[in-house]
This record gives sequence, structure tokens and C-alpha cells, in this order.
Amino acid sequence: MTCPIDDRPRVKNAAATREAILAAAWQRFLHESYDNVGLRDIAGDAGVDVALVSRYFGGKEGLFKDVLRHGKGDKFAALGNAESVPARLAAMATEQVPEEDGHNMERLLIILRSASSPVASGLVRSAFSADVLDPLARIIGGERAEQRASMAMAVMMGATIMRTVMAVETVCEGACRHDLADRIERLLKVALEDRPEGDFGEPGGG
Amino acid sequence: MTCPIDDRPRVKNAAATREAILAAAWQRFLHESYDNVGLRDIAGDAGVDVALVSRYFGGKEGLFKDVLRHGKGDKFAALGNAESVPARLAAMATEQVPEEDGHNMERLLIILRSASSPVASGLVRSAFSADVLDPLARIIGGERAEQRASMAMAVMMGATIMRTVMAVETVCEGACRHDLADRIERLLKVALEDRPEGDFGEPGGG
DNA sequence: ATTCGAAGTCATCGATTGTTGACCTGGCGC
DNA sequence: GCGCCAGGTCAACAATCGATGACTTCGAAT
Repeated sequence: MTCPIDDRPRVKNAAATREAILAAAWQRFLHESYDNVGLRDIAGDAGVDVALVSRYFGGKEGLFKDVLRHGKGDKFAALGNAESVPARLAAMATEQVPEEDGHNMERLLIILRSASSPVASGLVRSAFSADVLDPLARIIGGERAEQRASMAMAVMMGATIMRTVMAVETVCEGACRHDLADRIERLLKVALEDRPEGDFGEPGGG
Repeated sequence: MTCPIDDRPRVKNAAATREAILAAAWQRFLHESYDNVGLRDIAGDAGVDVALVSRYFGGKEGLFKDVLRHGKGDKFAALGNAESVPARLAAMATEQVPEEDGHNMERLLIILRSASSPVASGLVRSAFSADVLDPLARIIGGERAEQRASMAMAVMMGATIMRTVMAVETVCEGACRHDLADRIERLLKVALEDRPEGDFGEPGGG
């Protein structure tokens, strides 16, 4: 198979072929939902025959599963301490992030896109719980950490949906981008608060 | 055609048939995405032949379009004034709502489910903008109303996703439901704030 | 009772999907 | 040299989808 972009025709290299398929699948699933991504599209992007996809990954579902667990093993665990989490997440939501966090943000978008597909939803839910929710809950700690982490991720997914899926201008760049990030950061702080309720006021800067 | 649940076989009543199809489609699109809902499923639920769906609504896309604009004309415009919006929306997100708002919440879920389907995304986006975002922005008023409304809806959609799509227990009912609604209400208040930023403290109760 | 049009039924089309098995091909050991 | 086998190609499969056109049936107006 002649790879369309690479000069070398990439002959007889199973590992490279597997990786090419995985990369193409990542990009496809990043922009469209599970159901609307065809194996022929992925194979075409990777410069590979369709049959190889099912052969290497045991079908579409297996490929999607491997896409979800692709990348660093840490995933969302590298968010720093509880203090820095809101700022880091806000930066991720507005995509002012270093390479590493951007990768995790893309994974979140992949999860979001295929969240409502009968065959993918199960994989998506478990991946979200294991790779996103639990690590975040472990970082923030405190009472009802899982619930507060869920609220923070609700903010993240909501903002992401507005930006990428609904394509709302005012959340994309429109006005001042830093103001948007600031508002999201404030939202994340409220979502992560473990104070009872109705208790305002920050512990003070420093 | 013998309707499976109704005693009367419903013969030769185009209006009733149209409404039955619409109701069945509403329920289907409420639980699955646009791509994963078949016209045969809808027709089966409505007790109607498949051909009638395409005949009455001019195809699947037309049916979905009619589903989106189904119901009251007011839609999200009946949320009261700017003061009551956060509480009402929080009640909607946790489904402690009267009949009317529940209908709007279902519409929001329909929008959410089919947001990433190539043919439905356009309809979904315009419906969301016209029936949800703009009315809400008009209610809250103030500076950059559209952006603040978008942030509030981001919170709403995020919470909804957590509950229904991701099926996160802690956001469903788990702990105390009223605490969840309270936290969402606080999030909505922050999302809708039109103060510059960094300015905390409420204007005082009463 | 007859007739005409709306309402409903049936069969089938074309397109697309994921998957599979048979078949080729090129490099490496012997 | 030859065989062997992993890596790759090709064609075809069954299933499903939305859509369409011809046909039948019922209701009502005359």
C-alpha cells in the first residue's frame, strides 16, 4: 500500500500500520460520532485497506476501545494539586494548554461526541469514569469528592459542547478569551467547593 | 391499521396518525440519537406503516424538524424574570418541575442527544439558538447577555449529560437531591453574573 | 349504490455499513 | 534456489437504512 503523504511506501510493517490506523481513527472520532465514522474513512486516511482494521483491532468496537485508551497512561492524573485544578481545567476548556493537556482535552471531546451511541456508550462511560472522574476525585479529595468532581466535569463538558458541538460564537473566541477562561475558572471553583453551602468568601490570597 | 394500545383501530384519521407518529418520534429521539432511531422503530411504536412517515413529514429530516418545533410556542421564554431563572433552571436540571418545564427539559435532552449527527446538527443548532439561547438572553438582559446565557446553558447541558448520558450516580440522586440542585443553582448564578469579575458577595437576601 | 379522493399497505429499490474468507506478495531462513 | 508465513489486497457477503411508486381500502358526497 502506497502511503499518500509519506515518501516511503511503508511495506510490511505491522506496527506502523497499526499506529497509522489508530492515528487516523483518533482524528475521525475527534470530529464525528462513533456511528458516523466509517471504517472505510479511517482506512482511507491511514492509506490502508479496510480489512486490516477489522483484522488488527477485531472490529470497529475494538478499534474504538483502543482509541480511548491511547496515549499516556497518566491521562487526567497530571493536573497538579487541588489548588491548581480549576485554573488548569479552565485553560484546557479554552485550549490554552501545553501539548499534554491538549491530548486529554481531545480525549474528552471524543468521549463527548460518541456518548450517545448504543455500542460506544458503554465504553465511553467506563473510560470517562476510570480515566477522568476517578483521577480528578482523587486529586481534589475532601467530602463527596466524586460528586464535586462530577460537577466540575459537567462544567467542562458543557463548555466544550458549547464551543465545539453547538458552535456558539460567544463561547468560541468572540469577546475576550481571557474573560471566558476566568468565568469558567470561577464556575469550576464553585463546582469543587466542599463547604456545606451558602458560605461565601475565599480563604484569602497567598 | 390496528393500534396496539388504543381500543379503536383508528381508521382514516390523518391528523391523529400524524400526532401518533410525532409522539412516538418524540419518545424515541428522547432516548437515542438521530442516527440510531429508525423510521421503522417510530412507525412500529405509533402502530403505523413506515411509508406514512416519509409521506407525512417528507422524510426523516422533516420529521425531526417537526419534533424540534413541537409543543408550546413559548418554550424557554416562560422562565419568569431574571431573578428566578437560576432556581427554575436548577429545578429543571434535577427534574423537580411542573409539566410545562419538563417538556422543555425533554426538548433540551433531544437537542443534546442528536447534537453530533451530520444531518441533525444544523437543525439542532438553530433550534437551540432560537428557542433556548436567545429567549434566555432576552430574559436575563445586561451586558454580554448572550455569552452569559451560553455559560448558563453550558452548566445545564453539562449537568444533563452527567445525569442521563454518562449515568453518573452521584449526579442522579445518590446523596441529597436538594444539595445537588442547590449547587447547580449556585453555578447558574455565577454563570449569569454580569459583574466584571473577582467581585464576590451577594446584594443581600430579601 | 356508485364514485372519487384521501388514507393506508405492500414490495422493492439503491446505498451504505461492518465483516469475512480467499487470494496475492514480499522478505527471510534453510 | 525454494518454501514459508506474516502482511496486504480484493471481492463479496448479509444486514440495515431511508425512500418511492404502485396498489388497495375506507369514508363520504352525490
